[in-house]
Amino acid sequence: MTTIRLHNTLSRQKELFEPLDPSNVRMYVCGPTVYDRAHLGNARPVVVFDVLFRLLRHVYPGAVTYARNFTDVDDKINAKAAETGRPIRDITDETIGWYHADMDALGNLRPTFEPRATEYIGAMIAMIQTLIDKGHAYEVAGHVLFKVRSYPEYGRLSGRSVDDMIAGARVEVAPYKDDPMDFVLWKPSDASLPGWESPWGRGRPGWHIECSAMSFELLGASFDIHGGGIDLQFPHHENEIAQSCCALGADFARVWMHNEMLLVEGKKMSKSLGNFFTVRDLLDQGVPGEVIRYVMLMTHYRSPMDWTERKAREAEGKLLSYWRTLHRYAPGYVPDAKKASGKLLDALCDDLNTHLALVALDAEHKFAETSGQAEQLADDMALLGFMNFRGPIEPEAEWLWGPAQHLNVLSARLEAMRAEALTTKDFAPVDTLKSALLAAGVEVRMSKTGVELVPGPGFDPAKLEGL
RNA sequence: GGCGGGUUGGCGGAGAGGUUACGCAGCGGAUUGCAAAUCCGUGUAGACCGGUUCGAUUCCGGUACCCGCCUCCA
Repeated sequence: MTTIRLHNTLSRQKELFEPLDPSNVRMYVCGPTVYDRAHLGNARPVVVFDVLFRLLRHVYPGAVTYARNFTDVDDKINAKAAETGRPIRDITDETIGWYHADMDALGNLRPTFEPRATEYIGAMIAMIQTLIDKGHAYEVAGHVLFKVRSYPEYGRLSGRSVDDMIAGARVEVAPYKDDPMDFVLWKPSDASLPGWESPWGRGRPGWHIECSAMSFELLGASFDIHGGGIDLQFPHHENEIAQSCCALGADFARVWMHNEMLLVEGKKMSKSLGNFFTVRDLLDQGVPGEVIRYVMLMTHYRSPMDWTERKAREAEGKLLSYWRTLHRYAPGYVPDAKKASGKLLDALCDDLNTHLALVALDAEHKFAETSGQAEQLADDMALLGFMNFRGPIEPEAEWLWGPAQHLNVLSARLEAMRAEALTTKDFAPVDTLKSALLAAGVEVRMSKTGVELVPGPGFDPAKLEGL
């Protein structure tokens, strides 16, 4: 049995992963608030936990449940609705559609469950009522607040004490709070805002209770892994723990995993710095989803990841050389993630060391080039989620992007010209055509056995016109 | 101010108390009409100052710098 080791934020160390129930391994990851396109930083946890999902499915076949929510009730959504005059449901439906399209484009599997918060309001109200009944929450001025002092373990995940937090607090405290640390479980909605009837009047849930309620409904009071960005560690995850543990009296999540943040050219992505962009922006610029995925995996998930143009180019070069190898040496092969190499699995099982996983890919690539056997490379790429980007593996001669079909014609012509030049010793016409092809971003390879033309990075079909 | 993380060769980025990381770029070679692709070989590290140790880039302490969270911008 393969053993997985994962870094647990709770213990701050790598632990042997032992599922509560090996026949149903359960993972919850905090999903997006759906009011706008996902930016690149939003994609990092999706890719990270997609790799974990794939690894878990490999080790526990058919026994993994993965839930990732959509927060579709939120003041940012309300603000957008007020701004545009559009119904909230239109906005959230559209944004969810975008999210699916963008995350699919990065090769991510859909989770088992993708609950929408608005479909679990009843569960949230029930949980809040339980917290009140147990003395962990109180109602005041139409709000229900969680009483942080009633949960002595509060701060365990983020490693802070309640007193430290109060001392360092810079936020104005709402006057109705008993204690500055208390946070909202339920808040009142006026007629202009979305709201649901509750024992405390018409209102809407606080953000944190959503994940507690949905994870309980879908995965139970205790489950194996809870993931999300490290920015959620406090207060979101701390509050989830307080709510779930106090309401349910159970362990809640056993392993907490947090991915580090994303930088762009060394700086935090922000609108004010002008380096803010969405996944869709990159895709529209022609950066392939697989390249984005590869760049995400180049850095370990617990280190900050820097998105740079240079890395994207390096990733594209790598992937192109892998694809070329697959098409040359494994045409017709149907990749099977279940046959991933031990080296790849060892890397992933060691707290998702995706960088060493890519090193394993390199080793398989080199093996394929020297042995002519590329099946293992295909299988390894499949486990990492790279094999659904370009369809089946065709013989290399047929492996061309749609707009590049007539490279076949050019390739035949170049070969004929070269054959003639080899006898006449006049290479000028050959070089002219070759230069034009290179200028269009086509890789030109001539060997004694023939001529091959392959679209390279920066391939521009328009420049082939007239050749 | 409080809490946490980081600093590795031109660039990216790992592991390991002592033995080659690896990749990209560079350089040399094979190959090539010239190239490309591929293969082979190769140089360059461990922020700074101390400590532990036979031996530290790897453990401990301090300094500097960077970053994140504490503010429902992930």
